[in-house]
Formats: sequence, structure tokens, C-alpha cells
Amino acid sequence: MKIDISQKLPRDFYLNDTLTVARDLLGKIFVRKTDETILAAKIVETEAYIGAVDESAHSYNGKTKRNEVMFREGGHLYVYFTYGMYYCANVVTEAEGTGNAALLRAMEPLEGVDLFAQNRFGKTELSEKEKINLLNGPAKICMAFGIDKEKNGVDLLGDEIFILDAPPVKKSEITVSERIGISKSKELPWRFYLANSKFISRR
DNA sequence: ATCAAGATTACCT
DNA sequence: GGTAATCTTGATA
Repeated sequence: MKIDISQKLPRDFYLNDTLTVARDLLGKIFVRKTDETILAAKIVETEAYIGAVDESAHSYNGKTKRNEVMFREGGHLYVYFTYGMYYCANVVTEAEGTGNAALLRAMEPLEGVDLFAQNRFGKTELSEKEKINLLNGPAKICMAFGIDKEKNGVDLLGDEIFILDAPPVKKSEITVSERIGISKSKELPWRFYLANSKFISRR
């Protein structure tokens, strides 16, 4: 696959309404580039977190040292540590100070599968089940891409981690549901995924 | 100062 | 289906 950085999503994409950005991220290509390697995957599942009204958002009770990046201008990467062992990555949305983001929940591997496999399982010969399991969860994405607290706050308009545009996904291919793994504001239908993807975190 | 919860995953039966 | 692992954060039970 050719990585064409002229296709990088512009700042304006991230400044839109959070639910719109979360939905429109489906089908886009998440990329991490280093000197030696390119890792790329298609986003197939996201969730929106909106601080002002959403009790489950980290930003609900205002800015803290942990969630400071969520309050930056849209287009930054918010990485947090949870359960004592995992990282999860979000795309910050809307204007500076709003405290909103879209959680990256699942992706389909495109480029750099051997490195994804090495980072996740310590080997490159994978079973069919392991291939499906490379990126089908928020913490798995961070393991496979090698994303940790060092990447918290990275600007997605930079050259290391960014998202490439792709043709819009048909509305009929998108399923909307309640979010996963939260205990508050469960009823909000803010999870978006590609209904026909094999790489969704949970059915 | 203390402590419960946590935007999860892997492995068990 | 169920639960252990593991530790930072932030509210103060």
C-alpha cells in the first residue's frame, strides 16, 4: 500500500462535532511512521466521549493532569493508561477547551502486519484467530502500534502519527450502538462500527 | 493519607 | 459464561 501524506486529514476534519468525527473516522487510515517502518490500519470502530454531558468521559469533571490533552484543539492524540497495564488512544475533537474525543476501538491491519504481530504476540506466524485479534480492541491497538504515554499529546497533523483520508463509508454500512465497558451514561448511542467488518472488538 | 474504580485483556471452565 | 492481573488517578466512601 502506498502512503500518500497529501491525503492526511486536515485540522478542520477534527474540529467538527464529535459524533460526526467519530462516525467519519470509520474507513480512514491510521498511520504510524518511524525511520524504518510504516504501520497502517483501517479504522472500523470508534466511540465518542463528550465531556460536558457525558458522565463516562474522563473530562466530565473538568481538566486534570491526566486528561489535559482532551482539552486541546482537535487533531491531537489523547493516550491514557488503565487497569494498571493497558493504554488506549483517542482522537481529540472540536475546539480547544471543549474536552471531547473519539476513542479508537478497532482497526483492520493494512501495512506492517509482521510488526503488529511481533508487538502483540512476539512472533510473526499467526493462526487465523490471531490475525483477527491484532487490532480488535482499544488496548490491542496501542500494543500493536507501540503507542504509550510518550505519544500522549502528539499532533495528528505531524509526521509520525496521522490519519489519511479515504472515501466516505456508506451510511448503510455503519451500525450505531451503546458504548462498551463503561458504567455511567451507558444509554448514549455513541459507538460506531462497520457492520460487515471481521475486526470489530465485540458483537 | 487512603482507597475504590477503571473507555481492558487473556485465560479459565 | 467468569475472573485475575496490575497500578495510576482523583475524590475523599
